Amino acid sequence: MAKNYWLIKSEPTSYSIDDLAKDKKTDWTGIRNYQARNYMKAMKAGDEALFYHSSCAVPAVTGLAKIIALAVPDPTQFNSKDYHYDPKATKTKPIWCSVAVSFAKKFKKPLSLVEIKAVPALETMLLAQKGSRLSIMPVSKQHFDEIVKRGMSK
DNA sequence: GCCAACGTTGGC
DNA sequence: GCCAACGTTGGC
Repeated sequence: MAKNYWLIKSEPTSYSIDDLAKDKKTDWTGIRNYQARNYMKAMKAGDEALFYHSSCAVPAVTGLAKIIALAVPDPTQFNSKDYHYDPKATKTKPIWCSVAVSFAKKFKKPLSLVEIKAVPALETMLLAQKGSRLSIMPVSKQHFDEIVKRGMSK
């Protein structure tokens, strides 16, 4: 199967690209949106993802991550103390899942949403659409390559 | 802090 | 199954 490309959003105040660079890898937990979950289930080890900072001064793609493990039940759904606790989820019937991702690259220059929207080749990206709120979304190889090229050049 | 664009919930 | 009310996301 061919490699797939994704975009994963995170608020830098809770988990930034620098946190991932320091940790080397992390479990992507706390996703509570069915569409995002379904995309996560479609992820395969080896897939690559754009790491996007949202809800901050300059929303931007700031680096790259790699999917290193398939979706497993998200442990935070069972923990009543956790912010992401879901009382409807049970161990035998989990609702939410998480994947493990590893740090790949930090961009030399973050590519901001404003810049992305200004590039004709990128304007069809889901991210650039009005009202696009998905925290995990698929990205075409063409768009992925274009963003990496821009992010890794000065 | 505002608000558009969704998604979710629950009454009927 | 409809839809109004409410909650959340996230850019600005």
